[in-house]
Amino acid sequence: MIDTHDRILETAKNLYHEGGFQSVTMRKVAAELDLSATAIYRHFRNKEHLLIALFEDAHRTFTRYLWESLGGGTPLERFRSAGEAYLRFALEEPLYYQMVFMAPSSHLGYEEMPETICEELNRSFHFLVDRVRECMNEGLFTEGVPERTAVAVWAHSHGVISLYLTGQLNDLVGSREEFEAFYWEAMQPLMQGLQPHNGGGRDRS
Amino acid sequence: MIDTHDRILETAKNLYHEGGFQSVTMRKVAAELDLSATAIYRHFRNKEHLLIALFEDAHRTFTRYLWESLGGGTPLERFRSAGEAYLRFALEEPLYYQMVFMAPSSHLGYEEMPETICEELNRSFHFLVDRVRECMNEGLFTEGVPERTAVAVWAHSHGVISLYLTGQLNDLVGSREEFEAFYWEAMQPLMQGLQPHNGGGRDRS
DNA sequence: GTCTATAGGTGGATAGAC
DNA sequence: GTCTATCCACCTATAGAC
Repeated sequence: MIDTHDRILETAKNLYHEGGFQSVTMRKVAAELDLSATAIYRHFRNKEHLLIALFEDAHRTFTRYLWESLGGGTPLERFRSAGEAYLRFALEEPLYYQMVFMAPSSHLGYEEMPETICEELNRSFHFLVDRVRECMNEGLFTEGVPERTAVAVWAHSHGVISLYLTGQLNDLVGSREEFEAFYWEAMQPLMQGLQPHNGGGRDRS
Repeated sequence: MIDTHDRILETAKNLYHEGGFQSVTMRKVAAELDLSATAIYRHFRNKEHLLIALFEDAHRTFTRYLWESLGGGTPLERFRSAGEAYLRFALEEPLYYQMVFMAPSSHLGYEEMPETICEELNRSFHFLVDRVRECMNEGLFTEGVPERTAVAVWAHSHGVISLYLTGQLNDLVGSREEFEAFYWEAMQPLMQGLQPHNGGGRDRS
């Protein structure tokens, strides 16, 4: 049995899907759980605190996916593993993905999210930068500024995923399996372009 | 002097920025224009019609940007020109870009947007597919399914732009000029990967 | 084309009983 | 920890005067 605190967060997450943060109302959360509207206030001081808790859970969950991907033996394996974790997070927690990476900061409604979240995102980004730097150091990627290459890779993954999550690839990919295949297919030209092209090197990962 | 109809749309666009479609209220639009709340109803039947009109204007505007980009002499010039138009639309009409490409369909609030909008998006997509196909036919891009390559390119552009518009690249790029430079820099590895690599061909566009 | 008056709905939050 | 009762703010939309 899950405790009410977590069930409230779960319900709020699903309501977020309907229309963003503004669709999460205390009354709807309560109704969904067969509680009175005011019962929620025993678990969260107010709506802002509820949304912040939800946002924090989203980021914590993402961090967990990313860190659990560590373990590959070679830099290229670790790089690919990070991409897999990113994709898995997006597909298994699409609502959290939308909160973390697709919500315009102005849509949060409230001022600023806690500093801890910014730090967590920074650590995640530097995790990716480290994966890129490793590959550069081993000569697997063309030399360059790791941060900028990392953003390019991140943007590419994010672009494919966010078009899918907003339903704009529905004509192209029907099932989740089809989409996973397309994700890696779309990644190929970029990976080719990142590798040094010393006369036709075509070592696929 | 702009007529009230257009000023209402303009105001609604700016309110959208604050918190999505739900932040656009008839009262706030009216207040912004120093009108009574009910005056809006002389120009739009109700809120849904206002939002649809706004959405349609967003798509029309995008189409205009895209079509005005036609004119380059070579397939590669036309391809690059399309990418420039896409970027220009995103930077000059960021709120419209968010509506067209970043809003989860479920956040629209209302059932379905008019069929005309879907058709317009389809035409825009096939415009890009044609640019890709041209380049493939001339041997500038590796042979493949033009639709899938087009999506890969689209996703890449969209990824860079949407991360920027959500404020996630603020540490990397400060000014609009810096971002434009980064947009093309991030595009380079992908372009490299799209070109046939017959022993070190490095013809940049 | 714009106004005021108004009806009816939804949502955030508190107080106090159980 | 959950309830009911309650208040207040804000929203959509209509009716009818000017």
